Amino acid sequence: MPELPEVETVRRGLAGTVTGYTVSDVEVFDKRSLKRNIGSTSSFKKELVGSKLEKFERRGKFLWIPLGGNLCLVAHLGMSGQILVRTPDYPQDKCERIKITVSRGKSSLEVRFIDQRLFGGMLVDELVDQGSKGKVPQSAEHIAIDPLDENFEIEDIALKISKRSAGIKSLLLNQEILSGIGNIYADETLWLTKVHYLTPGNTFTRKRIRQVIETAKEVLIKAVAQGGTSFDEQYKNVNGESGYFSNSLNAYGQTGLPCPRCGTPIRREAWSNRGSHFCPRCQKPKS
DNA sequence: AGGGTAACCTGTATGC
DNA sequence: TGCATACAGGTTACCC
Repeated sequence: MPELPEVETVRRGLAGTVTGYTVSDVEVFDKRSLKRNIGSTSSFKKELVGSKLEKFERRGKFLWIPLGGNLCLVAHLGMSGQILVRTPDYPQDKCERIKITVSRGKSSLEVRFIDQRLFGGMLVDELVDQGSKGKVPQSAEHIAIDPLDENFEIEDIALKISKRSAGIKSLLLNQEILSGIGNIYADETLWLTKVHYLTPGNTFTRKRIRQVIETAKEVLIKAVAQGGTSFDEQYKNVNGESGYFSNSLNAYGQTGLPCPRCGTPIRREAWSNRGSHFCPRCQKPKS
C-alpha cells in the first residue's frame, strides 16, 4: 500500500493491534523480501526475537519500529506490499513473504508481510539522529520531511521547487524534496490545482507553488482520514479492510470518465514508465 | 548536479 | 484455451 496515507493507515493499524506485544518468532518465506537487509536472515530473526513493540514510526512511505538500543525494524511496502495482522489459525496468505509472531500473555498474533511484486521489503537497520528532525533509519536518511510532519515547512519546499526545471509531477514524486506523494496523490493534487503535470517547476510563481503544495497536504490529510485508497484486494489496512478515498478520486484511474469539473473525458498518458491522468481542458500546458 | 530512463518483480485483465 | 500485450500505488542505478 504504497503512498503516505496507506502507509499511515498501516502504522495506525499496527499501533492499535500489537503495541506492547513481544516478538516470539520470525519466519522468512522469501529471502527476496530481505534484499535490503544488510545482515543474514538468521541475524534478522535474532535481532527481532525478544523485542517489545512500543512505537510505530513513519516518514513518507517508510515505516519503522524501534527495537531498543540503536536498532529498528524497517518496512517499505514498495508497489504492492501489505502488512496484515492475523490470528495464528488464519490460513497462510497469498504472497506472504515474512511472518512475525508476537505475543502478550496468552494472546498470540501474526504480523504478516505480503508483497506480490517484491519491490518492498523489511530490514533491521540502525537509527541515525537528525537533530530537531528526530531519529530515522539509515535507509531513510535521504527521505525528506513529509507534509504531515510537524517540521514540514511549505515555504522551504516552494523555494526548492521554484529552482528546478523538471516537470512539477516529477518534483512532487521526488522523495528527496518532499516525501509521501506517489502517483495517485500527485495526479489528484494537479487536477485540483488545474496544473499540467509537465509544467516546469521554475515557471511557477511562488504563490502558485505554495498552493500546489498546500493542496497536496490537504489531499494526504483527507486520504488518511478515509483510510487511504483501495481498488482491489491489495492495499488494505492491517485488518484487511479497504480505505474509502477511491470514492474521492477525480483524475487517477478515471481514464475516459468525465472530468467532475467540466465533463471533458479524463486522459491517461504514458509517462515515465507509468501513467499520468489529467483533464485535457482544465489542465492545459502553459505554452 | 539535475533530469530522464531502464531495471527490478509478479499477477491480473484484455484482446486476438 | 493459449498466447501476447498492457498495466499496476515505488525506488534505484545508470546514463547524458
